[in-house]
Parts: sequence; structure tokens; C-alpha cells
Amino acid sequence: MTPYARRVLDLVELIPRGRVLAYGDVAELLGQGGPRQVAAVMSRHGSEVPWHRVLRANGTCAPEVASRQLPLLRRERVAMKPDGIRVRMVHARWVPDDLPPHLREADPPVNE
DNA sequence: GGAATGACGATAA
DNA sequence: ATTATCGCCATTC
Repeated sequence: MTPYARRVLDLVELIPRGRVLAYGDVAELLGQGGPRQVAAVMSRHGSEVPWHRVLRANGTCAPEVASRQLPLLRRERVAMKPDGIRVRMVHARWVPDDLPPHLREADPPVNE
């Protein structure tokens, strides 16, 4: 398990029940990597965390896991669009007010 | 160390 | 609405 993967999982752990983040949101909050890097971590280690609270930016689930993910989201009463397969990101997206310091940057600048 | 990979995202057609 | 293209970047070959 790489240090980067560790931070991704630590952040996903913090997503409250009933709220979600896009892969890209996780990357941006960490200030490192991108959506695909977060997705790669979830693919390998997702089972260790509330993986179902991470999905695509447009509110859809990754096709590979949609059949398992959708019921879990509904069970948490996550706001869905009328089609029932897309999350209303504008309502369900989690906006953390303060994030633990250790999730910030991998190598903090030793200077400045 | 360079190339390939990929639970993505934004945009264009 | 759907498909195609390209950028992204940590990890893995």
C-alpha cells in the first residue's frame, strides 16, 4: 500500500453517511493526483472503506460496480435524479469544513 | 527509466 | 441523448 493510497482511503473514511464525493473531488481535496489515480486506489483497496460514496462527477456509478453501488446509495437515502441511476451531486456532494492536516500534502515544504 | 495502464473528467460533435 | 478525443498522473510493467 503506497502513502498516496493511504491518504485516499483515510479521506474516503470521513465521508458521512448519505453524502458522496466524485473521484475528482477526492483528488482535489488531497491536493494531489487526479480522478484516475483515486479510481485506481478504489479499485485495489475499495473494500476497506465506504467505497460506494465515491462516484463519477456526473453522478453516475462506474459501470463495473453500479449494480452493487446503487442499492447501497439508496439505502443511505442519497438524493437521486428522477431516473434513479444518477445522484443529485449538487445536493449530495460532501463539502468538508475542515480536513485533518495529515491529509494535506505528501512532502510538506521544509522551507517557508 | 521509459512506456503502458486506468471504478475519470471536460469538451466537442 | 451518445460517442469520440484528449489531458491527467500515481502506479505498474
